[in-house]
Amino acid sequence: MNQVEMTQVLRQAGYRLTQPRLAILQVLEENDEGLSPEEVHQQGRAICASLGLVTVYRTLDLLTELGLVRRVHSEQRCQGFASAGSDRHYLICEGCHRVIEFPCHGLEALIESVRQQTGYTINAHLLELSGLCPECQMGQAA
Amino acid sequence: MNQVEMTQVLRQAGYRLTQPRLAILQVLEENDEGLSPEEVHQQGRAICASLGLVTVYRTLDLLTELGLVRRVHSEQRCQGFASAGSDRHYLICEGCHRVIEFPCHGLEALIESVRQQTGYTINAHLLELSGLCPECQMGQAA
DNA sequence: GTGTATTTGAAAATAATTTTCAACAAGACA
DNA sequence: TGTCTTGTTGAAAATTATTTTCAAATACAC
Repeated sequence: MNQVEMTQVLRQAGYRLTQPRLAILQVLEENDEGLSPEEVHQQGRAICASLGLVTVYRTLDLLTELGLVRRVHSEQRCQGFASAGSDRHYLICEGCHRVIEFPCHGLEALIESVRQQTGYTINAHLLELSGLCPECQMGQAA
Repeated sequence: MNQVEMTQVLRQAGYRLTQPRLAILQVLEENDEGLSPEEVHQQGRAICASLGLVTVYRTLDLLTELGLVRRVHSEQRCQGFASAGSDRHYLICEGCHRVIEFPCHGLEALIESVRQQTGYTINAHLLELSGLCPECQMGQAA
């Protein structure tokens, strides 16, 4: 989704197209890695000088609700902890935010190929898929 | 890795086997999902009544360093944001914490099978592998 | 058991996030 | 284009989360 499409999603959901929102969308578009709210704020000020940190928090929430932005795992910025070695497979619905787990087969071959290409040994994995659950697909169609 | 092995890693690294540390390890063992420091604290008090929240923070850091615990992605508890739709593939070294990206092929079949089994549409994915980079493997062997 | 250095928990300090609210600006409509 | 209305903003204050400090407690080597 490019920036024009994103702004249309905002408009169609009844939200205004403001300078701060555009700035935040642009920052996220321009960055491949995940950014913290603070980082979004720093970079966003280059585009919209008056941008406040509070607005960054509010807007990230809003954009996440609308599915234009998503949270991505990041060491340092993720306060979820689990026993090591436990592999994880989540499926998150972008509509209702429900999280289910799914059986994960067929990752072994991929992992083996990554191992060969990189020389890393691989002990654990986290696979997170996001999309729409059947109920939310129906709601969207209606 | 079971709890006995975990305590051995602690001992061998020169750390003491204390009640608070054992309690925290046990809580993480008993829980499949990722827990916040606050949640670990709540549950940990059932095992070690005097357990303080500060110790939980310190111990989670220590156990993460030692590779006994790891951070897992969790909506709500993860303050990393990125433009939606961007797929991500990280490879994290548990030794030096370096993060590299890798080309990811072969996930399509897995995603298609999850789609069929669950009825979800899948828009994006995050795959995070963790292990040891070649340099850290050498360091470990030496 | 005793001694010693690590580890702990409480309090204080700091940093991160949310709430509140008056001022501002986007967009509808004339 | 100008004006009006309502959603949105940014600053300050309030709250919550995390880190630092330090005297007391306790693991464990002997």
